[in-house]
Amino acid sequence: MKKRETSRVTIRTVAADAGVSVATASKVLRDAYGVSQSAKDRVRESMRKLSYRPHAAARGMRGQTYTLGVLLPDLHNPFFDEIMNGVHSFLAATPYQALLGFGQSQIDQEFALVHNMIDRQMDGLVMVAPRLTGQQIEDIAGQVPTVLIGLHEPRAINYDTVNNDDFESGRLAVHHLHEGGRRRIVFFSLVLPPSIEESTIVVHRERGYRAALNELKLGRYSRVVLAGQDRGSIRDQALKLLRSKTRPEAIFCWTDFVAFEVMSVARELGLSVPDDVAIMGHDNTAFCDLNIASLTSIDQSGPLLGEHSARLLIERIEGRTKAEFLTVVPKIVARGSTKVSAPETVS
Amino acid sequence: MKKRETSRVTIRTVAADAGVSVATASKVLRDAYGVSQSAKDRVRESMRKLSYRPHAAARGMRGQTYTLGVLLPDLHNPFFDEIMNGVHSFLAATPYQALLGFGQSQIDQEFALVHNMIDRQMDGLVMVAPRLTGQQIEDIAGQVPTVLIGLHEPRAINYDTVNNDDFESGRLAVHHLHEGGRRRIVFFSLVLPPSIEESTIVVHRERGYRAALNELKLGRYSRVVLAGQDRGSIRDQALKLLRSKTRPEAIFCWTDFVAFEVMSVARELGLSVPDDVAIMGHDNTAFCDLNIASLTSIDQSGPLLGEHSARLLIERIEGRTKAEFLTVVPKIVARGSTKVSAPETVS
DNA sequence: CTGATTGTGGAGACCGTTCTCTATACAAAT
DNA sequence: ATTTGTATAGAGAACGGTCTCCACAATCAG
Repeated sequence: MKKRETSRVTIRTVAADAGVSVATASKVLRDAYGVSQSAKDRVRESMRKLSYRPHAAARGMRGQTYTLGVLLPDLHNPFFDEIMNGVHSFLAATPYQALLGFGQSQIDQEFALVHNMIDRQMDGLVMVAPRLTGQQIEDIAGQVPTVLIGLHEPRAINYDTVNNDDFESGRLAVHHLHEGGRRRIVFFSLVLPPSIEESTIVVHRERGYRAALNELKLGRYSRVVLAGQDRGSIRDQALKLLRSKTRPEAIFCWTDFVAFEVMSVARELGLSVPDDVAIMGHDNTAFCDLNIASLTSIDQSGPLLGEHSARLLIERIEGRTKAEFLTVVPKIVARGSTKVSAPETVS
Repeated sequence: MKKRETSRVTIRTVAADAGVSVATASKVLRDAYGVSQSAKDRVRESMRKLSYRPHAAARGMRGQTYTLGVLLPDLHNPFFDEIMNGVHSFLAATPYQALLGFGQSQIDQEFALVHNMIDRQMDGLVMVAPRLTGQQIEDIAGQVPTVLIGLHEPRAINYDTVNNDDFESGRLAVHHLHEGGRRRIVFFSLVLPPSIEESTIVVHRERGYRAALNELKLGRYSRVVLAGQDRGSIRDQALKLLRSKTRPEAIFCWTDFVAFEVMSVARELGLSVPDDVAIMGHDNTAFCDLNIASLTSIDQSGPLLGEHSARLLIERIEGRTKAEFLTVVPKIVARGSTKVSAPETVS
């Protein structure tokens, strides 16, 4: 390792300059109790003058690091951008900073990453749609304050969850499509390891989907298609589905980027969207609104999810132990991809 | 802060268990010189048995943290996903881990974030297309090993750069469009603070664009449009451009997501892409290949940029001081958005 | 006037590592 | 037998903070 030392400004330098003890300087730094206003002012002034920056690793040895870890599955679903905007905007008013890691949707990578965050003494963790099992998460939450986004675990005891009402999302989608006169509505879902299936957002959406079909006495039409996250597998399933004899009238995709792929496959097959097949996504990410896509989607307010989770995490770091489970309400944003053609005027 | 101590397994625990000194255990941990094979084996075994995890903050007090910081402008340009894939794949074979931060394309936020990374004793920094000035970057690079992606600073002395040949990108775009018979080709660029303009990728692309037009004796057609990163400003400029009397025959956008927006505006105006106006992007991100977009783009191989930067950074951490400047070669990926219609057969 | 309380400040142990330096054991060279 | 060299092991001082405790002065209650 290269040498680049120029005698760091430490808390001792500051204390000496302000004419107080190291302990007092530390108190000022942490906004702790037991310092007079005048001492506080002097120390603050010295810190500014010397452009002192606290050494995070040293703080981490005894106290907090004021760093939060955020675990994201990947960087290509634009919905995570929205969640992070919420997280950042909440943290702006706090002394905490977020650092992110990507688990590539793989259990082992997520596990390694989370443990690295713990090793780095992060004060708390936000995990977005992790693949880890409930047990693994409980273990982690036992070591560090934890909040989950996008995993339904209403029996969690050591961590909080923040979720969209995914059951309702499923219902909304079916009702919206049915209002347009469609009945053969497919749910295009995601394959997941069985270990976590029960808690995932997609399974909840599927339940809402099925429930709504039953409400409408359309249960016999229910059909769920499974694909991975990779383009190849999405395309394969979409092709199979759209070429089948019982081609659906509508496809509700678990997330927007899948919907875009399905829409593309439909076009390749010469089908018209929405006339031959209506398509819906979920998350209402930025691309939906583009004219070239015009994708009907369900908005689950990513920024809100982000803000809530940041808030809950900090509450937990500051001592709350009772688990909280927050839910936000989804709403339909209708666009061209599910529009009903104007009734043909017979001339 | 909540209490959740269960007497951590420290290097002392390990040393005691293996029957060696703390110093020896530390040597084993760092793969340092001066330990016999048998001692090494015993310590390793104890670490495994006790599932010991080194305390990163404590390591950071004296040695390395084996953590690298990556500064990204934002989370919504999918190109960054590709860069990070490269970074991750290179780091997988090393003891280093990457943590990310987002600067929201704002100088002050980037500055704060970078300093937080330094405070957290990150061993090195990768900055992707930062807004910081050359001077600020030199300062940072003086404190911590640094590699830049997407900023052309061939006179840097304290840091390395990894870049696409953006001049060549500009040339490629113009030549591709001209081969399709287009002459009024606009470059749709990004407004930037003047402080860094000189070094940015967009300015280099613009130079290539101008050079190619001159090579083709089309210099008089050169026209550059500037917009921000937000949808509103992109739409405004696109509308103005596409409604103008001298509507261009082709628009080369500095990055793909801008091209999608421009394409959408064109469609809204009832224009056909590519017949009325051809559109090109840059970065060849995943969406380009979708049928609904079919966007011609320029591939600059994000994973390669990521791998190179990770490699250079580690070399630097391990002692290299001479700056290196790497360049990758861009290539056109032609799709529907710039296709030339088949010559009409006169019947 | 005395004892209790409150507000302020500082001494010094401690956190879990790394790293320098010294000590020891043994082999090889003289 | 003595010296020199080499490989291994460990002692102990950092690193830059936090935090517990204690001391002291000023104020308050009785």
